[in-house]
Amino acid sequence: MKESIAEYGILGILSKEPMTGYDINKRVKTRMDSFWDISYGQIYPTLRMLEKEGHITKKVEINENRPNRKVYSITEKGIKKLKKWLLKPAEPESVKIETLLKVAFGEQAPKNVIIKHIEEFKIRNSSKLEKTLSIEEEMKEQLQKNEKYFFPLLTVLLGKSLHKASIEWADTAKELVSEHK
Amino acid sequence: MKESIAEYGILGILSKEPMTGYDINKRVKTRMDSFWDISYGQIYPTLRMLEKEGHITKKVEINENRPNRKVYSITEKGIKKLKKWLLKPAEPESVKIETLLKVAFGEQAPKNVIIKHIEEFKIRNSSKLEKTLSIEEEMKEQLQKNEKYFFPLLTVLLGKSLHKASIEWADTAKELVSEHK
DNA sequence: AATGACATGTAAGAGGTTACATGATTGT
DNA sequence: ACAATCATGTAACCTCTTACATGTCATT
Repeated sequence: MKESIAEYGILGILSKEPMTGYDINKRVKTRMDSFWDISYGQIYPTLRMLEKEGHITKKVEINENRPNRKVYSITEKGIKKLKKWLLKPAEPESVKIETLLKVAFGEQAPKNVIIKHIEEFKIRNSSKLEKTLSIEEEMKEQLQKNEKYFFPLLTVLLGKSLHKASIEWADTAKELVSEHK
Repeated sequence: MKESIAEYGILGILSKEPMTGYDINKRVKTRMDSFWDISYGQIYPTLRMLEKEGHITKKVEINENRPNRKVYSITEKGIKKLKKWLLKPAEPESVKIETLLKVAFGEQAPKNVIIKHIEEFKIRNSSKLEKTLSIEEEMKEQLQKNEKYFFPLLTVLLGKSLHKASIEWADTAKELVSEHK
């Protein structure tokens, strides 16, 4: 492991507030769900490495009979690393939509199968949109008291638009396929 | 290597017409650019494997002084494999937008750096949109003569909407950041 | 009594990228 | 003269996912 997006994502999250690995996972799955993902298989090893390098520190809350809670905080050195990364141009977007691959080869399948794929795509996007909307509301409220929600809120706006666009496409596409032939 | 999306993407492309590995790469980079990507490092090994398994066959055009052109065609067995895959539910979408990760931590960077990221994001999406629009036109023309463009055209429609939504977001986000503080 | 949230972690392997090697032909 | 396109391919590497292991506490 050398330099992955995971490293900076975690560093950035910890720059907002100290957290456990478990919390980081939840945070990504809720607030960042539209544009990034991560798994424990990356989180725990990355935390260990960041700590070893002095970019974060941990405080252990001892628990009996269950895993100790390890709360990580970013250090000055970590902040520097994060800032340096922020100055570098972003990697190009990477998008993988298997649904579209199946739709592209749609003439090889019965119409109703393709429609099913489109419907499932719509369902996934609708549920993401719902979650995004509730996070947006929550953030807007928080923003009144705390400025730190300004940038995260911006990211939520794009997620919202992308999910909406996907849902609209699904409706049109479904109709077009139904009428086809 | 066992079962990757690459395998089925290649199989699907070859189900439309016989092609070389080089052509497959171009096809993906143009018509499928909004929702999938692939590299030669995947294409050539996958072609070899698909051939070994009898899902595709090749015809070699012998060239002197440069690599022989290997034109691959799908077999009956390959069509069967493709059709079986089409019946299975699609994997959930995977999206990675590093720009948004940087924006999310925007308070750690000067405003103009974040604006720069947003502008570059817009440029990438604008150039993708342009390409998508010209492919759309081309496909619409072809569709008059050949039905096989129907499904690919559907996929282009989503790409178009997603790029447009991204561009619009960039404009709004840029303004909001400019006004911020 | 069952489910879900809390909380840590690892090993193996799938999936994908990058850099390298090679070089003729075609277009500007 | 230079750049882009045509055309193949591999080895090393990196990133990330999945399945497994473990068990408590709070809620319904």
